[in-house]
Amino acid sequence: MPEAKNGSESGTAKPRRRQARGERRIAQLLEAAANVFCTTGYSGASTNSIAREAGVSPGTLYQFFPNKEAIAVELGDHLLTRWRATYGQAFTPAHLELPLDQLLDAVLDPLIQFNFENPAFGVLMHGPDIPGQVTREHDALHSSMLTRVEEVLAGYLPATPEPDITRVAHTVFAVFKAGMDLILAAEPAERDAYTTELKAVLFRYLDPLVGDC
Amino acid sequence: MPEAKNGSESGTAKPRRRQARGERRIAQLLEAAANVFCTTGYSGASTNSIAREAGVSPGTLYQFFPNKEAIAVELGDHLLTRWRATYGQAFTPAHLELPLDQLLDAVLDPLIQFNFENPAFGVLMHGPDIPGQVTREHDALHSSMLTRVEEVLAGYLPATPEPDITRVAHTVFAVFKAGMDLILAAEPAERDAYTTELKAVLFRYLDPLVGDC
Amino acid sequence: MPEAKNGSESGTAKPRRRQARGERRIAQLLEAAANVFCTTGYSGASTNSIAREAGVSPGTLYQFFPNKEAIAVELGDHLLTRWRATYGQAFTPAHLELPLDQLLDAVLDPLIQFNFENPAFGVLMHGPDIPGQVTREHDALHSSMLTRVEEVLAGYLPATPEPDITRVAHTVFAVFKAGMDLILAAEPAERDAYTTELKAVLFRYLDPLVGDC
Amino acid sequence: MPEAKNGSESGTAKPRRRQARGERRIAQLLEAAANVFCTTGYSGASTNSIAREAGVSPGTLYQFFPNKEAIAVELGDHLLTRWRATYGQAFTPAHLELPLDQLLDAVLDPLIQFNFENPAFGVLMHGPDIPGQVTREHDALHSSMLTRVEEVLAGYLPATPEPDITRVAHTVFAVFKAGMDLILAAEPAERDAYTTELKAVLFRYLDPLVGDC
DNA sequence: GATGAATGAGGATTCATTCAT
DNA sequence: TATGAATGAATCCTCATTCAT
Repeated sequence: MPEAKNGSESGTAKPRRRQARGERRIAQLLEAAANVFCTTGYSGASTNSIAREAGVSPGTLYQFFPNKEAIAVELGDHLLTRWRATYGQAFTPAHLELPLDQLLDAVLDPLIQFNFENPAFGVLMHGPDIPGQVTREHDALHSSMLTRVEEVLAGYLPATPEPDITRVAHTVFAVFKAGMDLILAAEPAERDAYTTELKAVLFRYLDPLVGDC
Repeated sequence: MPEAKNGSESGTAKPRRRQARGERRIAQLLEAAANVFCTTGYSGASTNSIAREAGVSPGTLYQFFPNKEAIAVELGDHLLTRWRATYGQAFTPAHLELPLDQLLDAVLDPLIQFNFENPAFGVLMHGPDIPGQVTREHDALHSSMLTRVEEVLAGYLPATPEPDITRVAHTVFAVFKAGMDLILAAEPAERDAYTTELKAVLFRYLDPLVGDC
Repeated sequence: MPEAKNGSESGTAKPRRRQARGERRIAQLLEAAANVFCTTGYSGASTNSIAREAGVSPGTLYQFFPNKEAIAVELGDHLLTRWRATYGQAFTPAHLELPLDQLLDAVLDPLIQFNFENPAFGVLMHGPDIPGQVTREHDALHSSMLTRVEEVLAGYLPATPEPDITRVAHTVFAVFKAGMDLILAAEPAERDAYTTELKAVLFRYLDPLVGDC
Repeated sequence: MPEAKNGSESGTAKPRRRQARGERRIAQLLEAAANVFCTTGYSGASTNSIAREAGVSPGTLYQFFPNKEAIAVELGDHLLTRWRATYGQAFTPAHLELPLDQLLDAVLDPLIQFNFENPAFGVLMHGPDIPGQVTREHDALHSSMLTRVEEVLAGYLPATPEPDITRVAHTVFAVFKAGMDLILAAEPAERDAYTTELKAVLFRYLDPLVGDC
């Protein structure tokens, strides 16, 4: 009985009975997808090219993902999980006690770092090509991150009413993505300067709101 | 630039006429392209669909544009020209005397207005899907606007050294595009609020730089 | 203006402006489809194979037909039209005065003949593989023919109430299709015998109903 | 035939057990196949979907059947066996003494009943999609049934010469399949009426042949 | 025996582009 | 010039079948 076998080798509650090989393939495919997404963008990425990049046949890809969108969704989940595992817990309630500039350092530095290590994160975090049309593959990452921003802001700006928090969060996140793109696109020598610039934008935007308390 | 090319090879009336028809066709095609780009995005737009939207055959489209990219480039030119014709001259050296908040109003209000009237502007103004890979179709608009931002900033912040101006211009423009997307995506009731937010971000970012003078 | 051009070269009221070449291609493709359907059945027929049989590229096929089903539907229409044009008018109200055996000869002989000349007719006339699931491609032909059978029967059996006519028509048509298959599948030497047999089945089935008058 | 092969190579208890498990698997797979064939038709059925329906892996399916066709063949055998076991022996030489209408009732009622209980029977009994091309998977059932019809007819119409018997048998069987489809496709309220109709067709067709004696 | 992974050719369909009329 | 026809490689995805564990 496969369940028993699976139950003995893993503590996760997932009902899928997958062999170790399969898990490896999935990781391999997601990595390939990340590469291809970064190289050609989501819409430019073909399932065949992802399979080729992973060194498997198209059929194999479809054994693990029902379609192209699912790959992006899963990759998004994966990156989000990795993000939380890697830098996520670095942010603690204690940070809310920090002055704004230090808070921004504490939040942004790991995030920028993570974006450098996982460029696909940026690709998936971006909204859809066509504004207004929410594609599921990007939305998960996007809204997860956005929610996080809202939570932090709500903690940091307790005096601000909810609707404003939402708007500020959207704005902050949009600015972050824009700045992040700039940093990624900048020549290495300029990166730190753009990082500083991004922090400046956000600091000056948020500082007056903090002062309201 | 087709105008220059054509202008140099014919000054007589008959070719002029033919050109007139051609210009109409081109305008028709560009309008169709603008619609399709807005609806489906650049990569989602097929040349056939643009031709269909314009009510002409694919062959006709290719009589005026060598390929899909050229349509985007030309549309970018077109929008830029229209932008300059419509609101461009509204900005005069006199504006540089205004306080920052009024300068931002003077610059941003028409630009936001124009983006609402020409949603394709936003589509083309955005950088390419794939960061780092500069596609010609978007670049023209992008770099034109960017240069303009640099000029204004250079005029407004005379004390700031050139490399910093460039960086600030990139930042300002990136933030503008991000904010513009937010405004366009927002529900009508929220648009003004997001507009205010965008102005706040830019004002607070730039204000200290002005104060340096 | 293409409409004028078209209007001068054809009297049909079809709004499609199609070049003569296109019409030829369509005929060619339909003929190819007929061949392939006969050879491999509807579900076994691939659009690529139809295009190949027609000697054109897959893209060409899709210029004229939006999908595989449309080919079958159009072929059905085509065959139905040809059937009516060829033998259809052979049946006149006068036939209703004939004794049953002669009526059957008058109706069946041309139909059998036509099925021999157009084997795809039989393929499309058959119901779908999966009983209960009506596929549009077969249904047009099927229901057209069925309606025709009903009309003839209603004229010939005026005493029979409507619901019975419907049931008898279904039965007659089903028997005809079954018998037709037998005739087509039979070795040449046996064909006439099976034709006789089919007529016998139908004659003996219907004769008592006629006698009721 | 797997039973023979297995039976000859092992008579001990342990292999017997293994075989018993195999038989269960086979039954399970055949039942799944029957379901899938009824739902999607033979050509629409994928081996993977059959395996899924049976709750086993594709590999397991191929441990018992060399290919898709073999599943249909085996299912045909199975159904034939079940048919004989269930209703088959209900027909005895004594029936040949009955008048035709009673004979038809005696033969058709169980057969129709069985088709209702085993819709896959009808799917497999039908000839191939492509007339003229005999596919092995359907042929077994088809020819078995046909032979049975021939035997009964030969017994019932002793005066009729062999070749005629064959032809009549083909005709009777074809008409039966057509009528059966009608019955299965009919709305429940109409089923009995179509059953009556089918019997009428066959009775009137055969009655004169009986009278010849 | 059972599983799930792997295959790769083939399916329908699209699309940027070129060609003949 | 304008049209619609033509292309063929590429797209996403499926499937019968085989393989490794």
